[in-house]
Amino acid sequence: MSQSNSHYRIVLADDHVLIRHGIKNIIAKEEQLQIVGEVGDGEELLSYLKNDLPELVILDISMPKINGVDLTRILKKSYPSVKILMLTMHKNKQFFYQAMSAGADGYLIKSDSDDELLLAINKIRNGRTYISPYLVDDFTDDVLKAYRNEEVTTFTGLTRREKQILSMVVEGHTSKVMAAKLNLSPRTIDHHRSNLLKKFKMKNSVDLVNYAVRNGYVVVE
Amino acid sequence: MSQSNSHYRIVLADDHVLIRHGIKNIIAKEEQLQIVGEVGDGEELLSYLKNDLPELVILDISMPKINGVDLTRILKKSYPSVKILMLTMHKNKQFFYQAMSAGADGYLIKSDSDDELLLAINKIRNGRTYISPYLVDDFTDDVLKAYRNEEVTTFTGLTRREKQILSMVVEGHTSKVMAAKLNLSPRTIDHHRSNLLKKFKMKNSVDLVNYAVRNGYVVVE
DNA sequence: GGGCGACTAGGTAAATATACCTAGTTTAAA
DNA sequence: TTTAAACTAGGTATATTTACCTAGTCGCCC
Repeated sequence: MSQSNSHYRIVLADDHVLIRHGIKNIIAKEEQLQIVGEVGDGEELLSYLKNDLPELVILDISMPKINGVDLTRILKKSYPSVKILMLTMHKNKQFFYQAMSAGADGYLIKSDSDDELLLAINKIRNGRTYISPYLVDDFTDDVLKAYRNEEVTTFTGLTRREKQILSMVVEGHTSKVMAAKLNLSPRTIDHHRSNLLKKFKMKNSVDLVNYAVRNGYVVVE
Repeated sequence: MSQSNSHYRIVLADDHVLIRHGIKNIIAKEEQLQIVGEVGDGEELLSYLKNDLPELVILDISMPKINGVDLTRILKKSYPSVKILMLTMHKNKQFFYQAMSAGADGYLIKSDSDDELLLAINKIRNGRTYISPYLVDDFTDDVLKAYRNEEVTTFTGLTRREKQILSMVVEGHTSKVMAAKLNLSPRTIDHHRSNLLKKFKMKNSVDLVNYAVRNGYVVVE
């Protein structure tokens, strides 16, 4: 057991004050846990950490300025000792895999209960990894499939150019406009768009955009 | 002053347990306020109200099964005495106008503070209307413009068919597929799509979908 | 230095979407 | 009952997207 008797120091990062305070109240009921800081976006979090290192950061995945996944990557590089519990509204796998491969120590969905939140914190405190019950089944299924060498539907297999063009498609640009912006032939853009459709097994741009946004390939706002 | 000395009875409707409990904790600190019920979706709310009528319902605008705006409309028809405080993450005007014209008594954004939540509840309790500080400026601007007979950008001017087709466009259907589903000519579908693009001043379907989703014309999930 | 994947871009076709038209029918409101 | 708006659907033309091709260049890794 790696728990000490002192307070477990936590920083809360979420852009919605009301939600932040709500969660704070839930955690405040536990004596051993202490919210030592609250921030509303990634930049605030980074500047907070320059002065004080907590043991855990609870991170909303969709925040302004820097999104939770990128933030996790930065944090794990600069402050490897700080644990990260990702908090999100999304029940889809892609966000989950992105967060975990960025280095998150836990993944909790806002539809989970208070008890689940405290369970998550305690599991991480004990050096383990927490996965929301909403996703744990999907996760084990995927792992088993991987063992059996079956194809796992979760992949990020997009090249740099494809990601770039995907985000421009999401913004509603035509191939012509994209070609002009990137100084490429419209045919090249078409080729990449075609590959995107093929990779995601989608039939048109609207579906592609929906899929990309819902599954976290592109972060909007 | 219409406040009585008894408790002000509130029901909380939000599909995220964690957020619900967080808000419950904030409200619990106020002696005169009492959370008498908690529900996770519109159907649960409707069945709750069959047995017990609170004075206020705090309603998340994006909920499964029935969205907050439609729910407001239903509630205001069946239980006109019940006040409604709409709670949302969205800072854009369109959701706001939709909620208010559906009959909401208040509109609070999750980025607002705890104090703001209590202010909202008290204002509604006193028979007044509450608008989040994030939107109150936009709102007064629009009202002033309307007084000056200037064009207000906010309009819902979509016909029933247009709304229907818009939501199918959002789902990524082609005109042909929509025509088959609705037993109409593809040309008719094209005509409606054209009108949608014109009304929203958009140039293609992806932009249309983005605009419609972001501004609340279509509720996804 | 051979191989591989990514990036580039062209050919050719077909499918879809968009832009303006006109015009008949239905529906609801004045 | 007249009027207006919504719904329907056709004509015609253009723009854009998507589906398969081939193929050259570049950089990286073994």
